[in-house]
Amino acid sequence: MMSMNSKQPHFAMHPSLPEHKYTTLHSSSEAIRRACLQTPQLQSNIFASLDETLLARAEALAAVDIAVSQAKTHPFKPDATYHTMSTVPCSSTSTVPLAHHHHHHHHHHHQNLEPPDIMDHIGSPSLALMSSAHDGTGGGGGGGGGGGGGGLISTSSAHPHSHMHGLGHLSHQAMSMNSSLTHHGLLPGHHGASQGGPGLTNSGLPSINDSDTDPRELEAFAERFKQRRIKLGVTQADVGGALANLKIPGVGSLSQSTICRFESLTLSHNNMIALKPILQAWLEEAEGAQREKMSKPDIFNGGEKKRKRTSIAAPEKRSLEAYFAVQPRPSSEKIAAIAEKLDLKKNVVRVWFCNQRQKQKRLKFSATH
DNA sequence: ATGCATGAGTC
DNA sequence: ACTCATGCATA
Repeated sequence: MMSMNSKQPHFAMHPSLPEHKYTTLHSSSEAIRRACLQTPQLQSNIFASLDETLLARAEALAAVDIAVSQAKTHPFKPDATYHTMSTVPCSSTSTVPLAHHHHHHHHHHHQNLEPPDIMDHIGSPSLALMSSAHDGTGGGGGGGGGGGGGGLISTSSAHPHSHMHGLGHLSHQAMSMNSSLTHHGLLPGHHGASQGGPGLTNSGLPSINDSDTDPRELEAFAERFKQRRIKLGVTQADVGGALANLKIPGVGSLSQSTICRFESLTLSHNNMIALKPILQAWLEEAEGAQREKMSKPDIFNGGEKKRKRTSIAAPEKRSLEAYFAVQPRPSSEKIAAIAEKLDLKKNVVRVWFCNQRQKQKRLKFSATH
């Protein structure tokens, strides 16, 4: 059995990505990232000895790209502030449908090794020695100067966002990442996978058998789900909203994003497992309803949503990627320093790193398959 | 389809 | 302050 990666671009509605210009660097940094991923041990080593080398290289790559991109465009500030909307009629209360079982999962907070000065070098073009003289423009996105604030911190949630999610927070990190092991080094033909966490020996909830945790099963289901959903003529957003109509205890609505991520398997393994039964229930319900009549009470939202999304400019993003390559978990101080160099808000940088880490963890089944 | 963000629950 | 599940806004 090989890995069947059947991804059908059903929704190919992306006009033209303006980021195409930076594609070059993208691949480079991604390569670095992957390398780090596959060899976590190596990371420690490079810190101990040649962190500077790697950083220099990463930065050099970034520098090259920056030179190119900056020559073209870069008129604005990378920092877009935002306001928060007004009232959001969030109607959904929930309690987790899938039990949070708790085990003694000892975490591994063991990375407090901070390389002396990551950013120290990054800010300066001291790495021009690597290639020819390509520094010039920008050396590191750190060019921008100004403004910002840098000071304001975060702790405060300036966003009165009453955001109750429809679905309770499923299993949370209760099962931590033992899931990755579940399908990591196991035999290709071995499904059952002993589930340490995701298996959830649910104390009260139904379903969830070993087979449900099988990545292949999930992948197959996601595929079927999408297919049948389309057949029903329902959009991802519709599904999300309709979920609330199922009246499943603790299950409210979900967003288009989540449905999309489920279908494209870009959720964590645990998340996939948690959502599967719910979506499966909806699918059956929807098909049954259509068969007889199709009188689906639509869920409408008349709403007011007005939140601005921060957009980190390409140069800054590249620098962040360079930092991430050497130290995916910078200390608070490091983050603050990076934020200042890039003229971004500390919180923005912190969140960026968090999201980056999450991305890495997302199991794209294609990777483990 | 994805990037940036919030928040609950933990450590 | 981090992880994880999710979401709004947007390319």
